[in-house]
Amino acid sequence: MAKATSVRARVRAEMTDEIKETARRHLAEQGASNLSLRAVAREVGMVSSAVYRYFESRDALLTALIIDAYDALGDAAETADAGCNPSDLVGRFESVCIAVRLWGLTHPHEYALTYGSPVPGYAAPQDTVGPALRVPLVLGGIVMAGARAGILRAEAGDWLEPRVQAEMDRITATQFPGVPLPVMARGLVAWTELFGAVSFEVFGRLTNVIEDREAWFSYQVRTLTRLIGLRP
Amino acid sequence: MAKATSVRARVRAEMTDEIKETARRHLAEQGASNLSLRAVAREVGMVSSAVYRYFESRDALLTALIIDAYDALGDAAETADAGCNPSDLVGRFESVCIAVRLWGLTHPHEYALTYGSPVPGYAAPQDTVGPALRVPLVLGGIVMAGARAGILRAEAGDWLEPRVQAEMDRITATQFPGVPLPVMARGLVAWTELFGAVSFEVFGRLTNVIEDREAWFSYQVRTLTRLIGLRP
DNA sequence: TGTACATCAGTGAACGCGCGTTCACTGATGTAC
DNA sequence: TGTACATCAGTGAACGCGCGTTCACTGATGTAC
Repeated sequence: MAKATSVRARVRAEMTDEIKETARRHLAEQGASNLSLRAVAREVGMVSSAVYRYFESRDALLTALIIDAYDALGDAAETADAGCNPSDLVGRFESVCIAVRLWGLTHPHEYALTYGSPVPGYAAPQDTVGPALRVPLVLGGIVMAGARAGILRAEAGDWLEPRVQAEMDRITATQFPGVPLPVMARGLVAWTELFGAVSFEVFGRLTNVIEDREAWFSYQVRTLTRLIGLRP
Repeated sequence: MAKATSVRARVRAEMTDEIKETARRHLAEQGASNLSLRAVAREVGMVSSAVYRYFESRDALLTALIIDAYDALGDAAETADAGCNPSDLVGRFESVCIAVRLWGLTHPHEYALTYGSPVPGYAAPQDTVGPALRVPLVLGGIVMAGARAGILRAEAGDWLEPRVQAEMDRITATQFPGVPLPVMARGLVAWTELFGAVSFEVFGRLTNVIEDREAWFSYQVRTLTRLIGLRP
């Protein structure tokens, strides 16, 4: 019976979630490369071998956590973007930046999983590619809207080296059609700075440097909106 | 006899170096949190307990590696800076950026130790603070020189929120006297972008995004020199 | 509706492994007189 | 210069621990007729 099957399926999904949630908590204490399947099993209240009914191996569990992290961050960014007036480009850009930072600060270990140093001996499978693209796509969407509205355009002093121009050409053609190449380049620099800033803060690089992190972050975001050309 | 003592001391120093070098190699394969004292000892050809004659604990060895990494990166930056005509500020800034990137690419795991996600369960002791400051001091030195030469100054549209202004005031007062506050702020953004860019490249974030990394990096550096105000 | 069978979650023991750290020790190298 | 003593590097065994993964198994839940 379909209903009966789905009961079992639902229990299974719940159990899978519980394992992942416990693993996420362990991540915070042990770090990714020390994530222990046995310890997770112990806390969930199973014998270690039972976890293999849900995840093929320790690496499979880690992969699931990484994908979830990308998706959670992607959700945060998309939600922030969607909550704005679509034509308020500065507001959208700022909201997304703030959402990324907030998510990073509240989920530092999951953030490390996605934007930190790679887990040694672990090769990210293809499944992570899509989720990893969500934040860049949100940011790129804003830039694309700006280009369409005629706000973001190439400017007088703009010049791109041919090799860089070729790169931007490829990127805009496949992902962000209609964005002028110099605008695309500036957008990518902003993307780099944004994650540089969040990483600095989440990973503790600002200790003894900046005290008022929030004010400093919003200064940076303002600088980025200017750099891109969203603000005079 | 002084000479005799120094023979023992020299052997000791060599042995210490050999342990560190082996540990560095292991870092590349296992990552920091899986660095194994026993494995290092095995490869050096000692029994594991012998390592304790050289390092008090596994964490002490890790700390030594972190300090060495900061110092190596600091050396690279300082050497690059010193090789330039002191009045060629753009040249100095570019050289330092290139040196940082090159060191990161050739020492990815040591770079991760310093600018990657923190090693879980490991608290960096005070000894790392000084070495960690070397690169920022080099970059700040260039900005300071630009300010002294009157090239880098506050501009018409510059405005800093009071809280950010207070932060910049504290930083310039203690480390970079004479640098106008908006210039300091732009310098810190450039610092953030620089390490964001190097981290993206070293940690594999540019896979499927940018192919010609070198050209892209030099575009970014050019953008940063403009952002700071070193270039029209 | 009842029954025989298949699927599936979870058990518990085991394999074979590696880890950091402590400790009493040996034997070589350096030091003081 | 020679000798007694102190320092030091390195040994080897042990403690107590944790790990990922496999495997034959039990018993409950779902499926097909």
